Amino acid sequence: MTVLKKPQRSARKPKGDGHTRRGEILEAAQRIFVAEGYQGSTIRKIADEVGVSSTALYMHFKDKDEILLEISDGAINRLLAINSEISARPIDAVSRVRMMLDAYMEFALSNPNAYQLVFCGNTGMISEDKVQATQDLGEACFQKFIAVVREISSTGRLRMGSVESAAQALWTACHGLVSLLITKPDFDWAPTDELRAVLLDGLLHGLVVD
Amino acid sequence: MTVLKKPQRSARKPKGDGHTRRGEILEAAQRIFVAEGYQGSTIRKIADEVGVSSTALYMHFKDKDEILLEISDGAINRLLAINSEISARPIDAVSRVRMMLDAYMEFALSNPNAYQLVFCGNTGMISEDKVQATQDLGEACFQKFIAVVREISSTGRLRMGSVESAAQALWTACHGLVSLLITKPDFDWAPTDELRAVLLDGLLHGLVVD
DNA sequence: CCGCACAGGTGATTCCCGTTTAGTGTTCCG
DNA sequence: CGGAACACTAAACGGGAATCACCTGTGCGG
Repeated sequence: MTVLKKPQRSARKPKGDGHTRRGEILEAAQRIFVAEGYQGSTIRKIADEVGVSSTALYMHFKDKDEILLEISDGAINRLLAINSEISARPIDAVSRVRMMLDAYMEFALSNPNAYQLVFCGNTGMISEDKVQATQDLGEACFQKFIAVVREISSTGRLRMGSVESAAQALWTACHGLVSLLITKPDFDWAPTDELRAVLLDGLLHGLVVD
Repeated sequence: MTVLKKPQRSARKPKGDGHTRRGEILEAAQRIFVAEGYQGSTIRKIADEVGVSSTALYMHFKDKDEILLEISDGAINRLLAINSEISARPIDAVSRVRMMLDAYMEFALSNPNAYQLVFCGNTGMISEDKVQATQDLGEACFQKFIAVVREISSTGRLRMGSVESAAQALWTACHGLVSLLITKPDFDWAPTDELRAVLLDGLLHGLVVD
């Protein structure tokens, strides 16, 4: 049986031999995106970095946003994996909630640009609908999280509010801290570790009976 | 065809029709800014709204950002006034903290675009240094707030952390809630009132002994 | 009444940006 | 060999912010 194969090869420019062009673009875009954020990642800059014309990017991606979103997808997927891992640990549900929120903040501070793209969107970056796929990933993370909060609630340890409102309060509070740490690095912040601890311990102490 | 006659006649609007040109521009810009946000408020659109060429805006403002920031200044000043008023009420310090945070969230939800410009900045909108003046106003609001937190602390009712970290935790948590409510209106949120209550009561219960 | 400085305004222009169009050369298959 | 498919390109388009070189009424000193 003669299999119809799709060669798909022949690099016009032998710049990247090991990687495929699409991969090269993603790599270059990631470098620029991490270093310069959304606005700094122009099509032309990415193309230059790859050593290719700007038009070439449209061979592999629908538009600029698709590139940055694919990068962010990768980042969020890592967060999802962490959440899944923590979720399955054989320890107290409250500890798992704390660890997931802590990992969330750690993730945000380590991937500020991807984090902003997904969680601080609508600031004129990307038209709501395009982010949907990536946002769904973020929502999957939240689902992992709320499941653990539900565990706490089912043992009657939730001091107030519904499972949803408690989980959302915890999540949004952490988001508030990291998003401001990211966007206002020059503010006169208390030590980050103390801040994270005060916020997390304070909220958990207030919401959960121990 | 028709001879290109130049109606170079001063299509200039009457000068003293109540508003000065600068004020007219701010008014038009505010309408567009509230309706369409930062990206939607283009120089050309604002100029069209006023009925003037885009160049004319540069007679009265250094650049686009100066216009939007002046609008935001007005908004933040209203918040500052509210904070000052609450700060002076002859009631329990904890109640005042709660009221200030509640007013903060109310303000954010009522002025989402100005709020984002000032508190979600750095997302590629405005170069950090230009926002400084407006941010200082925001910081003045925070000073009003932290003073009340300090009152609580001085009566020994702060359960954990320094005054700074407690105040910052409270503030950032509220910011997280409103900023996500603003930027992700389609998320499956718990009722807003319940969310605000759970977050505020939970955090205060955790941080303050009563 | 004249000349003139000038605030306030203009259309054209510059330089980016994302994206589109109309190709060009190379490879592969029938 | 012919042509389709591919990977890519240069040029251009439209729309952004900002700047430029010019106007043009207005009012004032003489």
